[in-house]
Amino acid sequence: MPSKQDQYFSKTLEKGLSILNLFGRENPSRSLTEISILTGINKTSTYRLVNTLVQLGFLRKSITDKSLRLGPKAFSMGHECFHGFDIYQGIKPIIDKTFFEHHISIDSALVDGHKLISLYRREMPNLVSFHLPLIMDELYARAMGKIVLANVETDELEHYFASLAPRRLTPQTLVDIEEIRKDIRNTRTRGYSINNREYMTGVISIGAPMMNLQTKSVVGAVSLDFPSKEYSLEAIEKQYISVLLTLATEASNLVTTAGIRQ
Amino acid sequence: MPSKQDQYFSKTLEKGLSILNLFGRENPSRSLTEISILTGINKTSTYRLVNTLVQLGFLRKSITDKSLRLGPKAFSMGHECFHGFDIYQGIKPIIDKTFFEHHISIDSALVDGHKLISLYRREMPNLVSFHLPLIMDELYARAMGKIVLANVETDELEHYFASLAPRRLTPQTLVDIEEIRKDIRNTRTRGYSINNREYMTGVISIGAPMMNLQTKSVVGAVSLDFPSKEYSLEAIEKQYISVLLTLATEASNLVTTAGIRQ
DNA sequence: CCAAATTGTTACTATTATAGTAACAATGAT
DNA sequence: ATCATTGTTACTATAATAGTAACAATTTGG
Repeated sequence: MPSKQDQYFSKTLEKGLSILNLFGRENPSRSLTEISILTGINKTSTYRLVNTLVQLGFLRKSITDKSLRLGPKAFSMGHECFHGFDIYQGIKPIIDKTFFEHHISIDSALVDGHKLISLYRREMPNLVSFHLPLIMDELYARAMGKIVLANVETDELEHYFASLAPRRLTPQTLVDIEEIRKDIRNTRTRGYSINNREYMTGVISIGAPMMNLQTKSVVGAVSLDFPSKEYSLEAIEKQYISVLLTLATEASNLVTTAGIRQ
Repeated sequence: MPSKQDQYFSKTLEKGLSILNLFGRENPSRSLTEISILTGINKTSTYRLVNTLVQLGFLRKSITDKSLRLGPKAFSMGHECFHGFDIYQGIKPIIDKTFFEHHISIDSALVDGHKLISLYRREMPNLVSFHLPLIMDELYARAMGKIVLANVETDELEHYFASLAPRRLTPQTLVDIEEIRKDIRNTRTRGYSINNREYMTGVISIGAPMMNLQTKSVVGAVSLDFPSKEYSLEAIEKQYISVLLTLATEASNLVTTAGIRQ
């Protein structure tokens, strides 16, 4: 947790970016007061920052109702930030290779606080194509989330459980905190995680961590996803654990070299 | 050109974003002094802003050589800014429809200064699949670029020519400034642009503008791309101009409603 | 259609954050 | 080992921002 109070931290920039961060696929349009309330920035400052973003082309303002939307600059910067992210570029060939070799659906994500940011994904046509959100909250219900939780520090994990309110996403989802704790413990000793239709009906996944091997910390995860109609968990564990672990090792090397830290 | 000197403009935010903008696919890594020089911000301020971006996760700093790269936060914000851009979401169905109706390759882009930002693209398998850059410089050699140039203000066009150094991309590329000027004039009277294998060997394109019909300004362009082996320019002009112009009209309506301005 | 409520914009300072200089530390090159 | 370069910290004048409050423009509800 970095101290953000020092002299060499720009609060203005932080506020400006927090405003830009309010926009996305789910929230394409917002009003000034809405932004002011959500960010906790007073109205005049919000006005100044929004005005700046509008002038720079990151936002645009409707002439009729003054509502704000993303501008062309945000679009191009967004594209650059996405495709210029070296981990994304690095994981692509690794996942593609495994995908073409084994013909299985593969997913990858990076840790960001108590969330996972979806990195790169390849899907087989046999899998129910589920439109995954970019940022995933339900760590407890997903293979990638579980293996991350199994590898974080104890107090970090407690901190996670403290604010956890599990939702039942499928009949198999674990919603009892004690059950989740037990599953995380098992996951830790097992070395890989199992999601047996707990996130989506009909999908079984196994996950392994992307570790920074220098700092010995989890920075993300990879998972293999299977349709439960075609694969049993036993068959998956028999056949694909080595594939998963090899993939995780390659991914770990990548993030270690790149110096991604929690 | 908005006055950026007023009280309701945050210079700090502008600087911070200009730093983030220095990173992308072409420039994944930069040093502090490099950033300071490129942005024209003095070293201490650069340090403060970079430090802020690092603490927020938009950049990350190599422990060994202190070089800076995009961080996970930039990646996720990038994704949101890209997919949350309503013009992108809006142009998709328009282009898809034309694509499925006529079975031709279609491209679209937005103007950003003297560059085009690639918006959305559909490609037929018969076209040499060329990996287009997101941001296109060579306006003079592409159908979308030409039609944009043909529609900008005179002094804006002069400003463009002033800093133009055309590169010969194919044997057909126009590299003589006077020839390019003439072509732009012809394009203006014609109403659509023609790129006859000037950007890529074997590809003929025609382009039409995306106009903000309220402000009467170009905000982007659409193009249809054909393999020259299968289509002659004459055949294209006979058969596809109406398709192109219909598409351009729909796209213009979209950006006008959305209020995209130059 | 008007009054009330909400939302956006501007004016005006006190305060504080930032710019800039300069010195210093750390790293890399010769 | 010395010099050059790059990154970091200290310090303060100045300029930029936060915040209050008033006002204007919309929107909403009766």
